[in-house]
Amino acid sequence: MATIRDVAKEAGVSLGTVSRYLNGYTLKKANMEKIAAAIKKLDFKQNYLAKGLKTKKSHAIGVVVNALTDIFAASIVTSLEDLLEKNNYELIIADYKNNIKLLNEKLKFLYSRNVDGIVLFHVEQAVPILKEFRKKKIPVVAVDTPISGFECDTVLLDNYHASVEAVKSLYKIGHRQIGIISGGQQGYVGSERLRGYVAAMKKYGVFDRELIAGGSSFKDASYDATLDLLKNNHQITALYSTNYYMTIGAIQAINKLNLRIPTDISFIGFDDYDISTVIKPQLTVVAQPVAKIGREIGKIILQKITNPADLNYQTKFFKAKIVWRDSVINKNF
Amino acid sequence: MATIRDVAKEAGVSLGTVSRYLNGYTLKKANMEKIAAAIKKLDFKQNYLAKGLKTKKSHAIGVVVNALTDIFAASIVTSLEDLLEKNNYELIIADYKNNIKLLNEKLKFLYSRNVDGIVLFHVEQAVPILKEFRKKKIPVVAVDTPISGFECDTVLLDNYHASVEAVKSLYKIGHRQIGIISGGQQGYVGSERLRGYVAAMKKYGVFDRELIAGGSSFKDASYDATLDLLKNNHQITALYSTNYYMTIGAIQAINKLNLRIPTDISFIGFDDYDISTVIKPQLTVVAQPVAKIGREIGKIILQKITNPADLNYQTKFFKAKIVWRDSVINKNF
DNA sequence: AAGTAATTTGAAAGCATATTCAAACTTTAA
DNA sequence: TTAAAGTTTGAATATGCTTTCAAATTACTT
Repeated sequence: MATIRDVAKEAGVSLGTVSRYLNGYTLKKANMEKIAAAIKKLDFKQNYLAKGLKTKKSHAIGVVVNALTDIFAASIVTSLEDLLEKNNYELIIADYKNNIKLLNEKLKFLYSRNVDGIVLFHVEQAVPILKEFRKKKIPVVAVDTPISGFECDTVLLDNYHASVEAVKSLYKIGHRQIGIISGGQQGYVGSERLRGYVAAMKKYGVFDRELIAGGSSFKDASYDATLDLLKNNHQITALYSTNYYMTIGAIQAINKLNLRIPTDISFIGFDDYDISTVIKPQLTVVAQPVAKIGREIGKIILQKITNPADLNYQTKFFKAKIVWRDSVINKNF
Repeated sequence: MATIRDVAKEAGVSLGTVSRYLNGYTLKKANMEKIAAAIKKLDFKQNYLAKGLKTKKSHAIGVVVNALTDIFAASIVTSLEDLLEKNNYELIIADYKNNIKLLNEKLKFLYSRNVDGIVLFHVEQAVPILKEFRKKKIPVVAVDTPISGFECDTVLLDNYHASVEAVKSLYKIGHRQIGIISGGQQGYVGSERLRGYVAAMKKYGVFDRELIAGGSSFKDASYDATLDLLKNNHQITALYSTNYYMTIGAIQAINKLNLRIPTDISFIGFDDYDISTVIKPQLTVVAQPVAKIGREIGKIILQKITNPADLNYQTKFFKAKIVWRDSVINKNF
């Protein structure tokens, strides 16, 4: 393997000049060309281990997800990886399996591996190790959920208005008894989506506490909640379920009850992945701009890495969009 | 940050002794204890950058997937990550987006980052950079598909027998006209699954070329193929689709044709993820033991890293299992 | 053409670790 | 008690890169 020493010799310049070339300092055109040629000829690759040892930077970004199999996280990381790798950052994946204790361990691991930045999916509460990252000025970006007890850049969906839009759309086409399968109050995402729903329902004067079900954002809880809700509220004409996995549970319950969508009940789901087009009828859903979100995360973290003194933490919101398919009926006709 | 120098001083031993301690050499019990205490007291963490510079090992494993959002890859990587991290290896993710050209680039990137091993999902053909990995004795494990033109450890599903079992089960309960939505002959997985189907159908004397459809393993192709097949072969009583995304397409087509499962047609899918329990009726599928597969990959790569001289490449097969639900009808009753 | 500004040089130090070696020290076995 | 075997020591060298510095060279201005 060629080193910068070899490159310097080949190009006929000094070692320091090559280093400055590699790190983007200005130098004479002639020298730049000679160095570029030498690098090509020798097939020189920077040794990131050596560089990192010196600079204390690893050129690696830790990405910590609640679950690798979570399609939401996976689809965001897909576009994030793209951008980061183009900027010569590698992406180290850690999966904390929705377990807060494991989260701290995984972060410690990443800390010991000198990551230059952290992307944290879906974390409600600060964990101790985050302070160490802050001390070392390693940027942290929170995704999907703001971290309570830790200030950092944050990328969120505008969950409140996503729900408002969903309710508004249903109301406009004649629905009044709109049920919600909610993730509950304890989580940020769940409570925001619920808040938007409540606000919109109240605004239209159709709010009724009995129409709210759920309490956890997983499939099984959603199944139970949907079963309960629909058994006891035969007047419900439309159901709004508030994330992908809850949609799965809700649909299972609707199937169990032998209700037909949209004849017996209209349905609007959240997140647009596999199931929305495979069940019959295809599902109308509230969709998140995951590719955009991934790119934004990348931009932020890159910007903060190059400018670690910037203590100005921002929260960026993205708008959801409704994708219309066949699970919602227009009651005005 | 404490260095091994600090640890040595604190423990009252020489620097070399600490290094030997950290690398698992034998030393006096008394010294081990003193060093352990010092490490704890100073909260010492090895610097992997420095260690890597010296040893030319990064303690990182590159994982190259066709798509991060591919639930099959994601669920395997979930258990792989667990095992590797416990052994102090980090996992660098690269997503080649089903693009062979990009694959070579991503591998080059990982090569330049000194990964100690590579896990390659779903690659049919060798790419040039693999030779460099071989030269440096960096182990490569192929998953899901053997790499033609490159010898390495390989972890596969026994696709042939998975199909044989599927057909056998259907035959036993009275099905004779069993259609298949196949990924086609060009890919390994697809052709193996097809081969098993053909062998079994012939064995039972019910083979008919007309019952075979498909040619690519993606959703849309499967949709088209299923539509064609079912339009022209009304006698088909059961359909076997041969991966998760093809199952999605096939179900969409069945819905489009307004056929009911299992009354009009029985259905057996492949891979057991979200959709199998969300559509009505729930799907009977051929399921892969993904957690086991992930662990096996980890074991192999760890073993090969510790013993790079071992040129004995093995192929390990896993058995699929049928998960019975409600999409298949017993015609004997 | 002279003066100023910009770039390059060569050498050296440093980053945290691993490994080597002969010499010194301990432990074990006879 | 002694010899043999096993550990540890301290110092040195190496890994590939960045950064520093005064001195030297080269490039622009007027």
